[in-house]
Amino acid sequence: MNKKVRVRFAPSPTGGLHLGGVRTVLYNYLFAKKHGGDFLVRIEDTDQSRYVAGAEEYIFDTLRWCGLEPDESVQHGGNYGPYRQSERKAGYRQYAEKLVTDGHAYYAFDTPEDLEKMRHDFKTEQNHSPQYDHTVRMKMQNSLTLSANEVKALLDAGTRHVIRIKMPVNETVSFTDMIRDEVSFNTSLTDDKVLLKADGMPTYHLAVVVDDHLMEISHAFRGEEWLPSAPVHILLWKYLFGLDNMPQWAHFPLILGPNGKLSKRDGAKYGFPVFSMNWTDPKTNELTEGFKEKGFLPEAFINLLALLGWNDGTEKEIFSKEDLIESFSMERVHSAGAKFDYEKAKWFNHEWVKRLAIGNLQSAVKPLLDEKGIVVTDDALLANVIALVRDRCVLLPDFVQQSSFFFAAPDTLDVGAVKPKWNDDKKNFFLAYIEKVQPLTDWNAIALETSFKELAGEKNIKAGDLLFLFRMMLVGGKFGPPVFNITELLGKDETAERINRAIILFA
RNA sequence: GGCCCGUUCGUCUAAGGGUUAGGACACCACCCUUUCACGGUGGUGAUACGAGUUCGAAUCUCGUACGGGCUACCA
Repeated sequence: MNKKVRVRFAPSPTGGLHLGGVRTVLYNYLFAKKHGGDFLVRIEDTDQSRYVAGAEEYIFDTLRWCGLEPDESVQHGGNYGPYRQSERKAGYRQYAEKLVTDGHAYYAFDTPEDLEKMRHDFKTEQNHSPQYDHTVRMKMQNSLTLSANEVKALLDAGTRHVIRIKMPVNETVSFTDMIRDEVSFNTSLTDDKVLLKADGMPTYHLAVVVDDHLMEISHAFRGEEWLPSAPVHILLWKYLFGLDNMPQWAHFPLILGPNGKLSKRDGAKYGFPVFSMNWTDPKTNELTEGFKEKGFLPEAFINLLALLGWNDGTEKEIFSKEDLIESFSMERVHSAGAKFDYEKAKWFNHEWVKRLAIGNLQSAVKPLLDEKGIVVTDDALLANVIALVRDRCVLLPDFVQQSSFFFAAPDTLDVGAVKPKWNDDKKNFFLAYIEKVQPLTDWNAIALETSFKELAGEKNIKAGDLLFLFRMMLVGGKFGPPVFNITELLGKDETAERINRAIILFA
């Protein structure tokens, strides 16, 4: 009998979601959906001192933008709540106490100063940072070294204390990671991690295990940075709920920047976003630009993230969310870290710009035009324009440059560039062209081009020069789609108007 | 320092004992195109190093080097 697949994403609300974080959500989500399971989001806010206002909402905004809505969370409800660890505080202590009773953990009364002194006293050249482990615990103030009466007296007096796990000496803890296969550790080398803090809050170590059990998590996936503390979690599962009930683990590789671990600084330094959406740290007021605001489509964003450390074994690279759900498998996630490549990220966006339904593009582009004060009254025209220019747009803001002249005549013409090529013959050509195309009943690019070339032949003027001038009249610059396609969309009246206006300016 | 994880073109990766080591991004060239792109064709370019196992190793083993992570009453 198979346990129902339930996976969780457990962010701490301490800042914006960077690439690695979003990829972790993505893989969790894909795995859950692939196996018809539940995807839940649990907020790990047991360290209130690090809690940043707005960060929790930011996380959910990102999930919404990416289309990775959880089945259960603070915002979505569910039967396993509360989904904020700070609201579950009352429950954790009993598990820690049980560990003490069973001899797997102990009370420790050491003050921060005691700990500092310990680190100083035991520091050697061989050991830069001594840990609170089996070699030092019998020299500290705890329920292992103090008599039962002393401990009781301290507890009764309300002395501040923590509960630490008592790591066994020289045992091997191993587990099967879905990505790395068997990973093993010697228990002597991990320290006696704090499980319950002096303020009564659990640390991450206790909280993940207890919550994963209570929320019936079947698969626990997280970043590689958690690998070193995995033995603590395995042991906790063994002591508390049994190894048979433990979820399956997978540790994702890190996403790297140009020099090592990807950081906010890399983004600023190399000019690419590292956060999903704009994030303004309320403490420092520092703004970090997001992929969304930079002009990435969510479809492209999850696509590029999914392929940063995973592939389906074929040469396919463009995956919709549905494709990803179908093809995803944890076994094919890489074990090595992947360096983020912004050029490739833009390529993914371009691919999605080229293939997304016009309607979706339209709703993404319209607000950008609005922002620039470009009023679109004709949605059908916008749709045609988008279809015409999408191939030359990589990021969404490119659409503004490529399409604004369809909706408003260019306010500046590069008169300087035109002057040397301008003369009365050319002027007469364009006036004649207006006349020539006036009677056209089928106003389309091909007919317009044919007429244009016929007339140029009659007047004996090189088409090349004329084309350049025509583009300047309509667009105001040396860019945009083929000039007769522009003319077609602009329409008869607007075309004549722009030609006449330009003739005056060029004179 | 200790522990853990990792190492195929510049980058993302395929190839789970036998391939001219394949694809994509980027780059270069040509074609298409009287703008800029798209597109098409082709090209440069990689198994970190050293041993071992094997008829045969990118692939298995060991060592070395390099990279990364962890080493808090943070997650």
